[in-house]
Amino acid sequence: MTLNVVEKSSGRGGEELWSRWLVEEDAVMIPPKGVLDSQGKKGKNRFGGKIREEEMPVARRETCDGRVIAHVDMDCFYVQVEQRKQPNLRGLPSAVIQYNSYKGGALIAVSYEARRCGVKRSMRGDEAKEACPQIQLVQVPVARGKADLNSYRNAGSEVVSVLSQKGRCERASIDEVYLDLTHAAETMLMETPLDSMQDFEDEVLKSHVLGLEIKDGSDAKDEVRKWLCRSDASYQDKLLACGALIVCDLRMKVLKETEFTCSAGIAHNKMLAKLASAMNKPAQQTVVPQSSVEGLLASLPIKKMKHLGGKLGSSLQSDLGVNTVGDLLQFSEEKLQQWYGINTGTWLWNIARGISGEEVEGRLLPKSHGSGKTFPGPQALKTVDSVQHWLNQLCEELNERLHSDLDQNKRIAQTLTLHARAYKTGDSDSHRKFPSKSCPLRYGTRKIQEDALILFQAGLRDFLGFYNCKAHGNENNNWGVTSLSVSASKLVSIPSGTHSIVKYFGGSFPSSSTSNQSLDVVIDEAAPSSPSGSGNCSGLVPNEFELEYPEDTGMKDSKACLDQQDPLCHLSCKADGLTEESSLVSPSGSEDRILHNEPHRDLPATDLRRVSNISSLKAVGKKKTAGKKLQGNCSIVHFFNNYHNSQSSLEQKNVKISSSLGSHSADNSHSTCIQVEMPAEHPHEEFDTNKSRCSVGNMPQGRQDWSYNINEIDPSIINELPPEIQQEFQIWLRPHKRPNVAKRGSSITHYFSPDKSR
DNA sequence: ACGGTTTCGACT
DNA sequence: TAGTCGAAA
Repeated sequence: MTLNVVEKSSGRGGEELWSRWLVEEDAVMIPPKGVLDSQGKKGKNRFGGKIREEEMPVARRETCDGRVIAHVDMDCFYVQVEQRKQPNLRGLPSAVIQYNSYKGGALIAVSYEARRCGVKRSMRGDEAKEACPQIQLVQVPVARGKADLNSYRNAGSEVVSVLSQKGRCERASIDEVYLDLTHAAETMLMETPLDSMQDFEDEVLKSHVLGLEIKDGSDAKDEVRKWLCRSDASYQDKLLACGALIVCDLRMKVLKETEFTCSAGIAHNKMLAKLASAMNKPAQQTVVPQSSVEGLLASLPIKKMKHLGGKLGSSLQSDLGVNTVGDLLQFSEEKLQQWYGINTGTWLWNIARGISGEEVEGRLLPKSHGSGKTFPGPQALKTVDSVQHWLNQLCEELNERLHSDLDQNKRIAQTLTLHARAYKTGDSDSHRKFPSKSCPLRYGTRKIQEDALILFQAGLRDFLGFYNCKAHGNENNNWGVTSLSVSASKLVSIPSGTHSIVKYFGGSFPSSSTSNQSLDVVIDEAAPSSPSGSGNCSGLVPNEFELEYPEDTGMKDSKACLDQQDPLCHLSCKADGLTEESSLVSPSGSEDRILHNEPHRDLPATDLRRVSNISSLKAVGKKKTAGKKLQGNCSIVHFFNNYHNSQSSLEQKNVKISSSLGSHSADNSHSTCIQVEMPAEHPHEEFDTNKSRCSVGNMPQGRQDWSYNINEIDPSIINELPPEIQQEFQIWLRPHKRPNVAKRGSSITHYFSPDKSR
């Protein structure tokens, strides 16, 4: 049995044009056996990092289990999204490009028709035209001067919502998901044994079954039919056959509901499923019976394996002469460990045998949001003003996405991170990387923008080094920024019972797109002044502190930080902020210091005064509440109406509101209605009701309930909220503080012991 | 001048 | 633990 997968997939493994910037000459140089470093124990992990062996748990090998895993991969997804928008493009050679200024723009997705006439990812628009004059080039949507991928994200969500109906579903990227169909397949097998099945959907019969020989003259569909209902098949094969039926069904459903085609792989683990989904495209599916695994891997180029497309794969080739996955079989596990460390060594040993215990995570939503742009070559940004301009654009987009996430998924992000790339001319250490910086994320466009700029300036200072940071002003001729990005991470679901928090963050859940404005307004009311320029490190100082700054320092001042402040102002201040913040939520200890107004060594005098002002948190909360408009809208009824109306949330894991409260009358819709004020006097009542309603038993997977989430909420986020909401959070926090919830398994457990990790 | 994202492991 | 970096997709 010779599998021609190698030829088929050798063109290019993945589907989209996410090109890899692999730096071959930097390939990791691994000490050969016996030439370990002085400590005699260092190797590289599978991602090229160093490992500390004494900390590594012993990896456990999984034999092939009976799981049924599918990988679903959208076909040239961006092209399909554009074709759905413009159906006249269907069937034509086409591609999606962005920025047509330089050599006709970069191709980011290519239709299969265009691929047939030689158009490849990595081409520019001009080359594509050359290779295929009839090609239709569609521009990626642009917003705020940068590519806007929202239509693709949304389309991806549509697909996920279809695919997540038959089993555990993991959104692996914008256009790929993994499914664990084990249960569905077992059920199907029990209820409708395949050997009793006569009429298979025509589409299923188009499946490719690796290792299934199609003799000359015989009909492939016939062979597939026979394979599917073969009564002497192993139980595992029968499960895979059921998996094939289910996946086919799902793919047809995706097509019907979204008009998108996709390809899929069905196998016993993620690694094989992913491999298989790329083998027959577009719009086809491939099954990998266990019996075909050895043959498949024997001839599979090592670089085709997930995680081996980069430096590690190169190192395998150059150091061990391993060109196919099968070539790895000749090395003992120990040998591989000597070269690459315990983790990676064992991992390699396993994949050579088609073994991978990686779980399908039940996760339908992304873990972070980012917005970025590159400024290649002559476009490099040379002034702080231009950086600020672009940062503002990026932050606007980020804010918008954060807002939709809050709207649709009830999540808030806790960390803002800025990444940049820059070059420096002249200086010796001009290779230094621009450091990334992060800080607690404050909601509101302006705040995000201000904080991002501060982070940039902190990074720039580090990047330039302290001598150079002087004497530049806005103009400079020694640095240029070639890429900027801002991202928001540490997304947590907000507790379903903290309705006023929901109101605080947007107050308009039923409508999603129009509420940005109100969000900013509300938040600006709550914290009108920006502390950023005063060395205060916005986002790091509790709300109460900020409220006492009457002047709006604004962006100009924060820019000044670069010139005038202690280079470490931001970071040292950050530490202070965190100290204060954690003291606010800690039941005792450091809180006492504040209560007794003990001098704080690092805060300037003005801040000391504020520290004393906060000495009674509860009282402050009450006082502030008095002047706020927010208050009248804080209503359980209101919240649940809204919440109930917006239950389209994709995340299955989220708490569902049970009918008992969710069914409150749905008459009143918006802010004009005066609702029952949140009973701050009886906060525990609310807490208790929620607790009973949102018990773990309501969770499909029984582990992510709100109390878990609330423990993950960064205290500094809470300090950003208006006092009455802070109060609510405190109430929620206390009874829920519980010692660290069981930690997730270590990486190795995660990869190799599916049975242990959950 | 192979863009824009996202995730993950390791180091510190 | 959190922030930062780099690999990989």
